[in-house]
Amino acid sequence: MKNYDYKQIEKKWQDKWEESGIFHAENKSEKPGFYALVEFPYPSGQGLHVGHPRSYTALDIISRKRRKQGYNVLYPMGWDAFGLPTENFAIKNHIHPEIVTANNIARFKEQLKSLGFSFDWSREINTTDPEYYKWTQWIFLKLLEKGLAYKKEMAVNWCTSCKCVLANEEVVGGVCERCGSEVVRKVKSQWMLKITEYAQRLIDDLDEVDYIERVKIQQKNWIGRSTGAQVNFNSTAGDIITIYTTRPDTLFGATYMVISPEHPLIDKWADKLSNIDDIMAYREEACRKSDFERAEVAKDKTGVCLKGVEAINPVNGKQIPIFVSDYVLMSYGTGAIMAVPAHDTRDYEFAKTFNLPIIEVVAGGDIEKEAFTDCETGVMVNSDFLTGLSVEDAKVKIIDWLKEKDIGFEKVNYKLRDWVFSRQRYWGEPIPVVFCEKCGCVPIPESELPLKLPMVDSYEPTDTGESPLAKIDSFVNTTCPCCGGPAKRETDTMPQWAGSSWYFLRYTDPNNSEVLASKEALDYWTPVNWYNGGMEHTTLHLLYSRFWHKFLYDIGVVPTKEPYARRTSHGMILGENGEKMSKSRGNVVNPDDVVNDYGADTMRMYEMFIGDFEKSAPWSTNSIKGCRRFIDRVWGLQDIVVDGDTYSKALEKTIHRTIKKVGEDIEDMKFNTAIAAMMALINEIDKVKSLNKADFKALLSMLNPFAPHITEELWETMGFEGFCSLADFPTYDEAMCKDDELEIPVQINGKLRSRIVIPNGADQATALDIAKKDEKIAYELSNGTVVKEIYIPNKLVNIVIKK
RNA sequence: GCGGGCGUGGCGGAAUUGGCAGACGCGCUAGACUUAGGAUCUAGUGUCAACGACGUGGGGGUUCAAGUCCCUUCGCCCGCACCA
Repeated sequence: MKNYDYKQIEKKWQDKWEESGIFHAENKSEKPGFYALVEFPYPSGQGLHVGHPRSYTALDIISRKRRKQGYNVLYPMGWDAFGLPTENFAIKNHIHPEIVTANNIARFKEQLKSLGFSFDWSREINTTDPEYYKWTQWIFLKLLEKGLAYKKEMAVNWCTSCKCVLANEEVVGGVCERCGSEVVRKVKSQWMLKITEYAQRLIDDLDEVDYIERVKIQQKNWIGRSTGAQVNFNSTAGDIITIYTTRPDTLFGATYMVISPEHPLIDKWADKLSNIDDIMAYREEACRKSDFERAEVAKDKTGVCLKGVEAINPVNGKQIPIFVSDYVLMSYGTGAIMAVPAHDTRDYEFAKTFNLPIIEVVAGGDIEKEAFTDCETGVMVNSDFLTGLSVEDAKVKIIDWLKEKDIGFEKVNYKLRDWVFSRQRYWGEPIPVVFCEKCGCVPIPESELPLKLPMVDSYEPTDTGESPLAKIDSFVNTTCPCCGGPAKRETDTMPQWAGSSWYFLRYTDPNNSEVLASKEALDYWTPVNWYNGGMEHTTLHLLYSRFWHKFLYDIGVVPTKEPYARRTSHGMILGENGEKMSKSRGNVVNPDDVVNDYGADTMRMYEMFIGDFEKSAPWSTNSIKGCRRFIDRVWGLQDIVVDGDTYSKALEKTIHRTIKKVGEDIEDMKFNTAIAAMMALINEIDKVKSLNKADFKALLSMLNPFAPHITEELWETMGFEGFCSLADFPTYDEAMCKDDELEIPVQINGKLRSRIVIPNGADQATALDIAKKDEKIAYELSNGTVVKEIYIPNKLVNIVIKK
């Protein structure tokens, strides 16, 4: 036996796979297609994280198994390469982001290749490649054409020190993530995408896809659908105030009203309000606060009562005061609420603070102590024609009443907001529109795509918060495609989420220059059969890409409503100390070191053996050794192999059972128990000390998806034909998975007293007969009378006796 | 506060979904081979007052039978955060 020289072996097979192109997917094939997808990485300067291979190995195992089962498999890889870290690195080190990106990609690619993934590298894509982002821009133009992209003045996070717009994720604890300075709100004109238009379909179509439940739940919560009513309140000023409520049944309990500080009626009523200065001061204070601060001071309710205008409750004509308070948001509902302190916790707190009346309209709680918000058990009181009804019935009746009087109607609201699509940054896709003095905002013609990022030396953020592109005159100044007159280009770029919202479509036809992917390719490959990724992308990437896909479906570009048929999620790999891996904690494990010290096969085995795939798990250097020992033992088996075309008698049952277990566990992503089963098989082989070629062949083939290099090498050594990677996944015979005889426990009164051997499938009479002949059981039975006899076929016998 | 999840040996984790708790691996103990062992092999390894009893965060319940179902309670992790 040669030494197990994993470095030489792994390099050898990686080269062979590349030369032979056996992992290339065919766009036309007699075989059924299978499209496996993992989230493509952001090629950061740190290189690959040990977390990346967890997901990649899992779907590599599934892809490799599918190939062995006769599928034409597409398992692609690419680079989500636009983004801030690269840009910041470029600024700091005076290297162009394009070069930084190219370097990072080269490193990532080398690392991924060293792990032996069966990616189809011929379909590699890169979101920063103009031939790729041409189509990202094209999709934007289509969204614009259909009215789903629009510009809006809105408040953004502004770092006073960096003089730069920050994404919400970059604001930590109310201050700038990078410099720690104060972050304020600043109103800027931003591109928005109308994802809200798709809110209902994004909920409904979850029924059609196979996503793990927590992903569905998280998406639904994020979209946040609620059913209620929109109601018009008259005011003493004569203006209508429109409110949204999920509890129209409590209308009789509305004792005051609250509008958001930004509400336009305040400006309209300025003359009528005697305390307008106080109100304006309150508004200014609220505007100055970041979202974070507004949420932070949630405990203490603040506000100002409007002096001079009151609202009129439509159900009883009572005049009620109007307050302005920052707990009402302009961005949700109508920016105004009716306050029912008896039945809403926030209103209750506010009413207590400002000493406002609290009227109970749903009986069942104790409103002296707290708001009663239960909708299930309460009965309506103090509510005229609603009194006596259940909450549910009252809702129906009041909505009918509102409709009849033409002052309100049933209304559905969503928490989901439109997607802020502008970034004032250099390293992103330029938004392909120009602004003409005559024609206004004009999209550039499709024939001019891609609109390339200009190559420049300086891309530092500007003092004004405009995109770095704004400083580049040669880029900004252009002519209007409409009238030919002078025009200025949009200088904002797209967010990183843009390129990743449709990348899976491009893999099906990555070099197409006519369309984003051909109809044939999309028909054959989409939807993605199996998509695995992180939970952290559930509400951003996953939702955004579903939205884009639905839009592309609507305009006839893609053939399916949903992009991904199945979505699974992996847990995080933590540092050895159980904390999240990070440089500052000093617990980062470099995958290169692991591959170097133990080999790619061991690394892959360990990442799959580490624990439940869906849960997070701490890294353990000691446990890696266990996987390496397993690999070494597999290597050692070549010495004891003897000829034999069928499974050896001593092992055949274990082999059938292991094939079954491994195959099923892969489908359920229970990789840890699949590996445990193969370890158990090896323990068995060691025990019987014999192995023939057929046994070994089956073991190698089922182990191949996990540890592809060593299995290819042994496959060749043993003289088996072709690539192990393409050899059939072994099949099992259900009948051979069963034993002729089984040992089952016998309990007396639920306590284990003995074990007996019964024929497989024995009936109750047989099993009990054997049990009663057992010495220990016979002794127990002699001490009492039998009350009940239970036999679970092939599982256990339990005899209940009375002493 | 709301939503989701978790709690099993010294550690990572198994348990056919109500049927022998602790598979598999790590670690540990003893032995073998060794100049050597952080290599390899063999045996052992939940706890205890040990032919038995106890044991899946705590308490209660349903059942012939509970890690698994129900009630209650404690603790931890993740996401969202005044969404009317």
